[in-house]
Amino acid sequence: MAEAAPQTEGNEARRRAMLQAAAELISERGYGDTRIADVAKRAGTSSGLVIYYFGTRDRLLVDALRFSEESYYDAASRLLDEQRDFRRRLSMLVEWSCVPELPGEVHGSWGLWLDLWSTALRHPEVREARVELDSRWRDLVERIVREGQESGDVRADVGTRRFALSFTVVLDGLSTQVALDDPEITSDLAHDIAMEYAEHELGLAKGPRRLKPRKR
Amino acid sequence: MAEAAPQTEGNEARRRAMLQAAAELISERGYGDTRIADVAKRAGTSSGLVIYYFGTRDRLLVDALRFSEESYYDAASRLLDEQRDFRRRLSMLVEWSCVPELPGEVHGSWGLWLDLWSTALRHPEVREARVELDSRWRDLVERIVREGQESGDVRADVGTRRFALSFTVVLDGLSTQVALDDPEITSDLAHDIAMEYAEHELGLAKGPRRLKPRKR
DNA sequence: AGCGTTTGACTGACTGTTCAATCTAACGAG
DNA sequence: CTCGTTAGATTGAACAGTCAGTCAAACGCT
Repeated sequence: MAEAAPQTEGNEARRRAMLQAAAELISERGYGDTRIADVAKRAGTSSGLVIYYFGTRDRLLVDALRFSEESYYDAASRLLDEQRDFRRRLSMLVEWSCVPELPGEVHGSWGLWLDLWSTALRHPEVREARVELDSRWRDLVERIVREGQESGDVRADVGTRRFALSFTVVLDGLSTQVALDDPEITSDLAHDIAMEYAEHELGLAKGPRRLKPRKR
Repeated sequence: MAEAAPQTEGNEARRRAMLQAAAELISERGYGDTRIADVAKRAGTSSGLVIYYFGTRDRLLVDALRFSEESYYDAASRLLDEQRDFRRRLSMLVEWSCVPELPGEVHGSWGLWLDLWSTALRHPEVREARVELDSRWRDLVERIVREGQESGDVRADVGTRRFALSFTVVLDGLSTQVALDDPEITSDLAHDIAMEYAEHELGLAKGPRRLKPRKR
């Protein structure tokens, strides 16, 4: 079997190109319908080389899922740091869940989540990666809330972890519906539901539903 | 191509057997990894006949998903009718979402939902079926709430549709985590989150978290 | 030369679908 | 009642396409 291999620096770029290509293809066609040859073509190499790098199709795809989600959190984390206003921060979290496309992130990471979930159901490797990724996502939310408490925006008696858990769950549910383009759960409604939930749970003063005017 | 075919009554039994087998296999192995030959073997027929009945693998699997979800709602609807107490009814809804296995339902319909979602992302047929199924599920929840208003358990000013939408979204998110066996979102926690949400939104008197003692 | 990297042709296994042949049961004419 | 006819149901094998993974040869650094 082809042993996973290279460590030089030029190779790292090629590796990333393959992961990027794989992530894109998974989100376009789904995990099961992503072929090695397609990944190779989009990354501008040969399928033999893809196997040379990753050893097996499953490992390639699993790594691609991880790569994509990681770049998502990195981008999210960076953008949050640029904004100190608590309400605005909260709105950002909601926005990302209910309207796709985060700058710097892999294109169309929406389908990726749903695919990640159904794949995790059967692949232990993916299951563990998902748990880890989700925990990191919750940490991020928790951190924001805790900083909200420090700045006095959030009631001090809120259990931050518990809130992070339930809030991310709500966001999961909403984003699923939005991703599946459900006719009843529009992007706007999803935003409202999430913000109302947070306002109630955190004891926030009720504010405008959206900071920027609705796109129409 | 093989045109979908038979109309006699004895055939209906065989048809159901194939759908049942397919649904089981999808939930075990996933949509993409379910082979016609396997479905045929489990249903006790030949793969040729499966194609004879459904014309194509995709149609078979799509029909199987629909079949499974329909039997789920039928069972749910029946069980709800046997129970008139509002709080108990609510608890049943939550229980079904956070702990699998509904009597009379296809085994392990959990994986099916996640697979349904990721498949719906790419297959228009499945997407429409999902929308329809979800709408039916929300109708069920809405009906329960409206009856709760009539019996005086639920505040009269609650928007029933809006609640049905947001509540089912919460249940979706919770059931996803439970299905994926997330270490932080235990079945008990999921139950608490859902009930608290409902209590607040519906203006219910706070009650015991669970009616039956926790399984340990 | 020597090494890691890269290629792309190739293989071997798998699987959806087709198809000709067989079986079953209902039916109607004699 | 019986037997040939027929239409639908069922089978099993063959077909044709697809793809993950292998391999021997070529490449291009150092």
